[in-house]
Amino acid sequence: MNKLYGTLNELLVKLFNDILRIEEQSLKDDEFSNLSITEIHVIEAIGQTQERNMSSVARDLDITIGTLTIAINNLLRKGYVNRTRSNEDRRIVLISLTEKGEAAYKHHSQFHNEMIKTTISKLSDEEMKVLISALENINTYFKEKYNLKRKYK
Amino acid sequence: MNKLYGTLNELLVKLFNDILRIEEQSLKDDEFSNLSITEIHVIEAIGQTQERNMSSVARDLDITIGTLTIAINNLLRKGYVNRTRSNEDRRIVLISLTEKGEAAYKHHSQFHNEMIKTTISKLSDEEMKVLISALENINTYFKEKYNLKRKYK
DNA sequence: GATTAATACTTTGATCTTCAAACCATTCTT
DNA sequence: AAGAATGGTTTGAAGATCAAAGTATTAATC
Repeated sequence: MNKLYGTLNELLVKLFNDILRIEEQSLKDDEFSNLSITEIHVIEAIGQTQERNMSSVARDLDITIGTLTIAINNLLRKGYVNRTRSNEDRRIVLISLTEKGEAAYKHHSQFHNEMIKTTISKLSDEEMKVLISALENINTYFKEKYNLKRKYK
Repeated sequence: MNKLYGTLNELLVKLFNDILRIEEQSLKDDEFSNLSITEIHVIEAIGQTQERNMSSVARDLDITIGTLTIAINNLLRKGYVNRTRSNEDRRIVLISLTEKGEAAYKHHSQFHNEMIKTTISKLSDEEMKVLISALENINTYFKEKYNLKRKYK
């Protein structure tokens, strides 16, 4: 039990410390090398579905609207997003992904998918349930302890 | 299987996106509120054991020595680290934690420990082994795919 | 032993991300 | 119609980071 405990701690620490760096590196390889990890997260938050306004995306990312404005300025310049004003309410700014933006979105999903596939490829259904429940425990713990605003809807 | 797959993906994404923010928040509560998450990681990398030189710490953190110099300047000013030159080789700069630095180190470990404890409190030994093996899969995947320099010795 | 090369850091100048606060435009309230 | 509220943008400042230039010390070479 004690041994397992230490192993688990070490694994999680490694994972947490590597993940951002890895995500970034996974972008650098190819045609999206001009995207920072921040920008990819903005693209991820905008999502593929429909136009979204600045406030809701900023809330999801847990950044201020001002910060998002700057990020969107850059993504616009690089051709990854569209920005228009709503006709119903001229105050509202609507943003959405261009084709290029969607391609980047898909590329990033691919990264996640491969990671998951690797993780679970050797697990039985039963084992997967264990894994899920353990991860749910962590998430619940965080949520309760730090009262996090949840991202991803 | 497909359902589980999606759940797992979502859990991991949540986790990865929250963890840094949470670590930071866990510092803000108390006497270490003047430490940024970056600075805590530097403290973590220096470690409790013995004096370390700049290069090795920078390598562990995967940042340049120049960046580390700046971080150490600040930590010095705030009283968390000591900095001296080696007597054997005057080029080498040795850094170590002050008492205050050690206290911060311990506080951060505490955060990790609580997290782990929560995660595994409801798991049997058998289930823990599943969790560990799944996490090892992810780590191995990263290591192979992105050829990561490993931190934490 | 003097010169050159290598090593270990620090400094500098630039870029990126972020925030808070001030600002602008539009819509809502009264 | 005036004032308040809402949704964004801009501005100024701070922190993290890097690459490249600079400094000091040690090692290698001639």
